[in-house]
Amino acid sequence: MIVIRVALPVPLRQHFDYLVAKHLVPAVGCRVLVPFGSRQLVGIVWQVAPDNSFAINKLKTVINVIDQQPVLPPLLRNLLSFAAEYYHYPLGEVLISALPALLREGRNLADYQPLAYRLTPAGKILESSVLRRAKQQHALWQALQQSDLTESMLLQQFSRAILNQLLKKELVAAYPVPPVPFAAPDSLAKGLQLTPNQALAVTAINQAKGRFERFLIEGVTGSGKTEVYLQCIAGLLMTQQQVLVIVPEIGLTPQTLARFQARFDLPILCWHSALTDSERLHCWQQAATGAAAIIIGTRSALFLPFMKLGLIIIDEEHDQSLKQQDGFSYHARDLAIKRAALEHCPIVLGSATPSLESLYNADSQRFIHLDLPDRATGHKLPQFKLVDLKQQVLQFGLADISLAHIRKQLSLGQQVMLFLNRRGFAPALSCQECGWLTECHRCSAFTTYHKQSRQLICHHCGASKAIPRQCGDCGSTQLIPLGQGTEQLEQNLQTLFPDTAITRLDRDSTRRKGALHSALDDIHSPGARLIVGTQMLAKGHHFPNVSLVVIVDVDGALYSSDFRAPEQLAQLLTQVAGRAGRGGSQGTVLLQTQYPEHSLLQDIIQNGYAAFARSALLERKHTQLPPYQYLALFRAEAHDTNHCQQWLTQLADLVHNMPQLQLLGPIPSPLERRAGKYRWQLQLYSINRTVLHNALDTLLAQLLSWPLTRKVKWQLDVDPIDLS
DNA sequence: TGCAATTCGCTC
DNA sequence: AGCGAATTGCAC
Repeated sequence: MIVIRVALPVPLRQHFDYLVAKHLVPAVGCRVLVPFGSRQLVGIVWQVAPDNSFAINKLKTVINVIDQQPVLPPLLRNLLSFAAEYYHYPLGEVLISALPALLREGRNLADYQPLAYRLTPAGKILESSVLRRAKQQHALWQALQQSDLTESMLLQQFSRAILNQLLKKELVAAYPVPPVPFAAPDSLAKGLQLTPNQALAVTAINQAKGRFERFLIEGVTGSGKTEVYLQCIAGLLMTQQQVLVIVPEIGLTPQTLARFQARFDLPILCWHSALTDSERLHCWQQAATGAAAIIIGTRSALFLPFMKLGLIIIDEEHDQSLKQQDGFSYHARDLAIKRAALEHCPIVLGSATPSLESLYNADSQRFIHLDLPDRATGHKLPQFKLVDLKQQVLQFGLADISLAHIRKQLSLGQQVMLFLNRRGFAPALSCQECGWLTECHRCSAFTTYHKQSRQLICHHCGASKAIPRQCGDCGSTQLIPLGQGTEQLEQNLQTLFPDTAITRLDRDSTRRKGALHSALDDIHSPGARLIVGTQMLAKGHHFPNVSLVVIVDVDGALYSSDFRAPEQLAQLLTQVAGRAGRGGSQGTVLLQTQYPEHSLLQDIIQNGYAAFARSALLERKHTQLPPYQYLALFRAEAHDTNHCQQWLTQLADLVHNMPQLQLLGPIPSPLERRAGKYRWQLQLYSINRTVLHNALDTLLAQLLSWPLTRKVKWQLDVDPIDLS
C-alpha cells in the first residue's frame, strides 16, 4: 500500500491522507473516491507518498481511483493552488469548483465521450420514399448519406427528437469519436480595414505571441475593439493555438457569438451559466483535447483546461460580474493574468471605461496601454448636456427641455433611450396622511411597488407580499406611490407620447423566455421609438437607431459612501452614452440632475471618462485607497447583531497588534439587515500586500478555533469590489 | 423521565 | 460543510 495526500471539498484548511494499493496508485490531479467520516467524497490527488503522513495506522483506504489521466493538469493545479492561497479559500473546494458538475460528482469521463452518427446498413439501403412523410427525418437521413455527423454538428441543424426517431427505427447508429485538435485553417476570411490605431494594437499584440505580456485596450464605444480581438485571434488560429475570451455575465449576446462564427469557420464554444451539465462537460472536453478553437465564456471559463492556449481576452474588463460575489470570491481578470503568465501567452484587457486598477497598472508600466480614441466608423461620440432640474418644470420626472428634445428626435423618426436604474413602479408606497413607507420585514429597506404584478417586492431578499389597503401606522387608506421606477416611467411616457411605440428593458420585462430577444428585435426595427430601461441598456447590446439618451436620475449615486461609487457611475454613464449615435449622426446625452455643478459630472461631460479616471486615481492616491493600498474585507452575518459585532471585534483586536495594517470597522454593512440577518464588516488595508496576506493567514488560523465562528456566517473577500 | 432542540467534535 | 453523539431545555 502507498499513502496519497488528497484535497477534499470541505472547508477545512488541510489535506487528508489515504492508502491505496501499489498497482492502483493514481497520478497527481486524478480524482479518487474516499471515505470521509460517515460520508464518501470525491477528492483530488495532491501528492503521492508524502514524506510525513498522518498516523499510518489511522489511514483509511481509497474506495475507487476514478481517473487514469489527471483531470487537473499541472498548469491548472498551479493556477488553482495560487488562487486558493491568494483568496484564502480552502484548496479542496477551489479545486473541485473548477470542475464541471458531472466530474465533481465522480462520473467517469469515458461515459461521456462525444458521439457521432452514421447510417446503419438498413439506413443505407432505405428507399427514399419510406420517409417521405417525415420531412425532417428525411433531411437528416439525406445529410448522413453525405457524411457522418458529430453530435454537436447534427444538433445545430436537427432537433434531438428527429435524431431519436431515426435511432429508434435503427436507421442511424451512434459511435464514439475521440475529439482531435482543430485543424489550422489554410486561410481565413479577411477582416475589416483597420484604423491606424487599431492596426497598431493588432501589431503590438501579435508581436507578443508566445510570451507573457499584458495589454490594456482603452477603446471608446464603437472604436472597434472587437475587430482588434478578431484579427489577433486569426493569427493564433493559423498556428493551431486556442483562444479564451472572457465576457461579463450578460455580455455574451447572440450578436457577439454570431460575429465570431461569421469570421472563423472553426469550432467556437460558449461557456455560461445557462448550459446544462452535459453541455458543460462537452465544452470542457473540447477545450482539453484542443478540439475547440475559441471559447467565449463567463468568468469560470478561466478554469477550463486548454491543450494549447495562445491568447486570453478579457472584454469589458471593468465589469463587476468578473468578480465572484460569494464563497470563493476570485476576480476573473486578475486570475486570468496569472494564467497567462503560466501559459506564457499574451492577455488583452479591453474596455471603453477601464477600471482604475487597470489604468493604474498601465501607468506603472505593468500593462501596455493601447488607446483607441476614435470610432472606427468615423461617427462622432455623443455630446453630453447637463439638465439642471432645479431650474426646470418637471413632468413625470422629466424636464421640459428633455421632453422637447425627445419630441424633436421622435419627429425625425429617431429612437430615444431613457435610462433609469430603478425597476418596478415606485421604490415605495407611502401614506399620504403620516408619511409611513412600506418596509420589508426582513431587510432594512423599503419594498418596491410593482403595479403590474400587484405586489410589494423587496429587491434585496426577493420577498413579495400583497399591497396593503391601509397604512400600517395610522390606518389611513390613502397610500400613494413614492418616486418613479421604469414601470411607471413607461406608463407616463405612454401618456405623453400616445402614438409612439415604447419598449421597456429591465429584469421584469425580460424575465419571460424570449422576451429579451423580441424586445431587441423591436429596437432594431426602424421608426420612432422610446426605449426605457435599467443598466441592462448599458451592457453588450447595440442600438444603432438611438440618437438621444436621457439619463433620468442618477443623483443618488453622487453622494454614496462607497469609494468606488464615482468610478462605477462614470462607467455606467459612459457606457449608456455610448449607445447613442452609433448609426448615423452625432448623438446627444441629456443628464438630468439636481447637482449640475458636481465635479464628477463636470469631469465626465467636459473631458470624458479618461480624464475623469485620472482625477479619480489622484484622489485614490491622496486618500490611500485601492489600488494604492491593498484591501481585504471580513463580512459577518447573523440573526443576532451582537454576534457579528463581537466576532469582528475579536478580529480587530488581533489586528491592533499588527504593524503596517489599517483597520476600518467593525461597521454595519450598507444594508444592515438582509433576509432577517444583521450584516457587519471589517476592512483591512495595507500598503504592503505580503503584510496583508500574512495577517489574513494569522487571523484565519485563530478564528477557526473560536466558538463564535460557528455562530456567524462569515466570509473573507480579498480585493473586494462591492463593499456591501 | 422522555423527547426535541441545540451544541459539540470530528473527519485521514 | 455535514454528520452522529452529547448535552441542554422543558413539558409532564
